[in-house]
Amino acid sequence: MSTTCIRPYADNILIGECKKKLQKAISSFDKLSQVLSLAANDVRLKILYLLDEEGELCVCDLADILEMTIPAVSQHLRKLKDGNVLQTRRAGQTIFYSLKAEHLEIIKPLFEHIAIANRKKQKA
Amino acid sequence: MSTTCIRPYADNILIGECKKKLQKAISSFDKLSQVLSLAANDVRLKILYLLDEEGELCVCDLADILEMTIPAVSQHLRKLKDGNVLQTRRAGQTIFYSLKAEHLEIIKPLFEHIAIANRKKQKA
DNA sequence: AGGTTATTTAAGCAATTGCTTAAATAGTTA
DNA sequence: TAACTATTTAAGCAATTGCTTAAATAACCT
Repeated sequence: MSTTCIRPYADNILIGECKKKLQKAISSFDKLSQVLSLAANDVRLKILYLLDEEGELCVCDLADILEMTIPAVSQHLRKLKDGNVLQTRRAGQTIFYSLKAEHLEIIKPLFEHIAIANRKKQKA
Repeated sequence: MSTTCIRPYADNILIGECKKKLQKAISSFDKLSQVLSLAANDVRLKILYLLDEEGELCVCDLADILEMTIPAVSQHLRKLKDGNVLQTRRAGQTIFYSLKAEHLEIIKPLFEHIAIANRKKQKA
């Protein structure tokens, strides 16, 4: 597919091995990039962080905290729920969102970066 | 901004504290979501993984491995370089890309998930 | 049942993404 | 200098994203 480069010394063995490595982990890449693309949004990252801190929150709370429209927040929550990152609990007419176990091993370590930065900030 | 919800018992103290927490870490969210949005793409995630494995690769190699057009790969590399995730080294007319230290503490742990999945696969 | 509240869903739209093809740079070699 | 190679850049376009507003669900209360 590379169209232009005609290197006489292209290391075909290396290229073959790299292809194999990718192939071997193909489902990991799928899963990772899917979860990361959910976390790779300022609003959603904040939502995840808040849920990690507080346990559970409803759309109303999040909309107030983030100073955003309820539908806007709701749509982010939907994506996170569809991606199996969040789960819901209904209590009367309010619906509480919380982190789901399924992808927690990917999500959790991200907050560590925030915690570290916070600690550094405290010192300074 | 929440427009509709008029909860009499909205926990304004909680909401205020959450706002503060976000404010405190605002630059962390910026940085994190920026780096994550670079990694949250199947192609770019593979590029990062390959560079972690191989040390450095040129556009040609990557295009061959990923079975993609050179300009397509080049544009991904540009984004990663602009985001300070990659650096370049010129050797004649070929340009080698490699991981840059700056955001490595965010990028590196991601590969651990792939390594773990690989190990599990091996066992099974 | 009828009104109120919490939330979701849908339609519309501007902005961004990621590819394609073609042209421009830049270094190498004869 | 001219031809060649490796790479980047640019223009164009379809697909996706994330918001807005308005309407639809769903549970509660009287």
